[in-house]
Amino acid sequence: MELDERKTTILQAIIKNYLETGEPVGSRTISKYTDLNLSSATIRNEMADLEELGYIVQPHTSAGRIPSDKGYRFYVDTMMSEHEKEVEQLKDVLLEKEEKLDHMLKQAAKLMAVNTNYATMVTAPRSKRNTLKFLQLSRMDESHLLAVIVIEGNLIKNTVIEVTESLDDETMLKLNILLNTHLNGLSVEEISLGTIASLKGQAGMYGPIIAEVIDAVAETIKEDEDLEIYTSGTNNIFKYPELSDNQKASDLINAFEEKQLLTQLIDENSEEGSNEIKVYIGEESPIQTMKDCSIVTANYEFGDGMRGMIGIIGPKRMDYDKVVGTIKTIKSQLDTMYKKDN
Amino acid sequence: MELDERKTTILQAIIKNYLETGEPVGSRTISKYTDLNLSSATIRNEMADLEELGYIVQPHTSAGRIPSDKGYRFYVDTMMSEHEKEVEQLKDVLLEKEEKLDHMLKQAAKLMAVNTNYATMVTAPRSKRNTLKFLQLSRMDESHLLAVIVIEGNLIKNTVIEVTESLDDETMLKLNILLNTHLNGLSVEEISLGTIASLKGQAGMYGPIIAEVIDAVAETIKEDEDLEIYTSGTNNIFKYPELSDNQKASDLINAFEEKQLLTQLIDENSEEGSNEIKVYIGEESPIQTMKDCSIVTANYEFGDGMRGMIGIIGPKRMDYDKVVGTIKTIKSQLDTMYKKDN
DNA sequence: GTTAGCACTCTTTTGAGTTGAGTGCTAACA
DNA sequence: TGTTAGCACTCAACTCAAAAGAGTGCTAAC
Repeated sequence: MELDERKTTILQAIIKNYLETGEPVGSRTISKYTDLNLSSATIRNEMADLEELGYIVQPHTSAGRIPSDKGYRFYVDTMMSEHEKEVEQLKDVLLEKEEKLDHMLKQAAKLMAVNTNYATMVTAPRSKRNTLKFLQLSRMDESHLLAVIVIEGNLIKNTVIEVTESLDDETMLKLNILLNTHLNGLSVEEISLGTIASLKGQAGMYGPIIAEVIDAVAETIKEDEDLEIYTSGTNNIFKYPELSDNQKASDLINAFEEKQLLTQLIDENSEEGSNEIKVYIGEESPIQTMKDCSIVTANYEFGDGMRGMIGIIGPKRMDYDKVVGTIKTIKSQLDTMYKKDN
Repeated sequence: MELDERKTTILQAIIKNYLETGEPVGSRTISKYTDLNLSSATIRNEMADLEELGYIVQPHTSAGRIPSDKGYRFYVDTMMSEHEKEVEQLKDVLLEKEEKLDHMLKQAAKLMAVNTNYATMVTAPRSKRNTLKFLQLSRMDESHLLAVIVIEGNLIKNTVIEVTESLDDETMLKLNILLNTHLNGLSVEEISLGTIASLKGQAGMYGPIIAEVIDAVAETIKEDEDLEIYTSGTNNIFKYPELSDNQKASDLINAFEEKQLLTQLIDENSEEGSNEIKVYIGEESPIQTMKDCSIVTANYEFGDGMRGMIGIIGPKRMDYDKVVGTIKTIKSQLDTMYKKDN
């Protein structure tokens, strides 16, 4: 038995209706809802077939049908993309203000949440290859030096270093030249103990300062590696009764707060098939606590091999069209952003 | 009628019991619970008095009593401070690692959440008087300058500025001297249009760069003013049935995510009576959506007139002793932190 | 192939009855 | 005068059965 056109229409109608109401859909509803002009009895026959095929399930014998994961999957794969229209509005909002990256990503997460009424996440872009691009040591006041560390991809960090005595301009210059000539372009793996020892030797009495700077560099690069994640719309979870019973809601909120859990999603997503939009339905989700949810994710590129992820998490009956549209828009905005931002 | 000693004891017993169980407390329970050796009937009489005095209320005629806001208030004001013991453990954890400020505050919020099982918040320290302490312009690569801006209190921001042509070392030096001599120590209000015009004039063809730098300075100072807030333990809300019905939980989670709402708390708290620990019970809360909660807050000093806030939000029947103890500990840790951190 | 109709199933709602915790009040006691 | 025992009363919470309602599967007829 295969899915003929009529079955497809009915399946589509069931899913659409269920997306709207969240209630199991009965045969009579479909009989009136579609323009097939079939009686509820006929629909019942078809629904029995669809159930046998695994596209829909019955929560209990005398209830209507709801889509199974397979049903959603079919819907997502074949029936989507209608209303990419209202998404247009999003485009400008993000561009409106050239914010700091930090703010921009927060903004992106929020924008998606407001637009879709689901929970959303955005990870900061990060690069596989973290090398030192630029390093500057300056005198801030008598007893403090400021080390500015720029990582490939323009991630910038500052560290304040305490010194016991003030350094003169010439020393500062020498230290800067020393550091830059030896360290530029190196990744944390490439900065060997040998390099460090040699640098310290050349710095003479300023060896301890050099050591501190190098520590800071290592820490900065490492820090970049443990990921920043921005989330928004967490409390949208409460809008969907099937997610808002206490245990589930608590688990979900927890996953969003303990952002660590979300990294499973990122790992899953960062490697292959990198440029497409992925849809995880129910049990397909890499995150166990989200098996009652659907997750839509995409990667964005930020130039220089930097990439981040955006994702929307909602109930299985989420509005896939809209979510995919939103993700697409935000993705393309972020994709083009770095060109004007670096 | 006044609160005599016996009434106080009974009130204390009622509150203690209610804190533990979360259920209304009956006269028989108290009769057995305390060592007063009074029958439940006597207790009932006293409880009727306490209710008349407004310290306890009855959810409905045939239920036990629960503390009113006034009752909690009395409890907090008079009966607290017993077990500051177990709090000791916290002290070391924070000191364990000298993290970046950012990480440290996150850590502080989390620590409090884990320790108390309530929701917590920590704001980044900020200063009333935001003046420019140090400004450095450096050449990052051919087409990009890096401006490092240090605000009084060692808040550091970086901005990348795009330039069409590479600048030579001498120009860089001149610009740096120009900027520092004219801007150092000024607040954003003090940098007048006159100052800016004069600077631009002196910079000649590099006027546009100066303008961009000044913009960045203004933005940095302003950005410092819209506050960063770290939260943790949000999902602890679900542990307290009286807060975890859908509407309340949703509102609370929302308040924590839309950190903006929390600023009401900060405004309330930043001005006067600055150095004490404040306890808001129920309706006393400055945040409307938290009127079913209690909030405990304190300010911490970060040197240079910088100050931030820490707070714990939980059900009205929170363990006030423990919460106040935890807040005290974290506060004192943060108070002493800046000395070794700047 | 489609439909009407009916018996059947199962959830949800409703309401009555029961239980149990707790109170207020009164009368008696010390 | 303060304390207590006892009793009638209240009310939320629980249980249980009945009724309602939504929806199905199946059969027979069109």
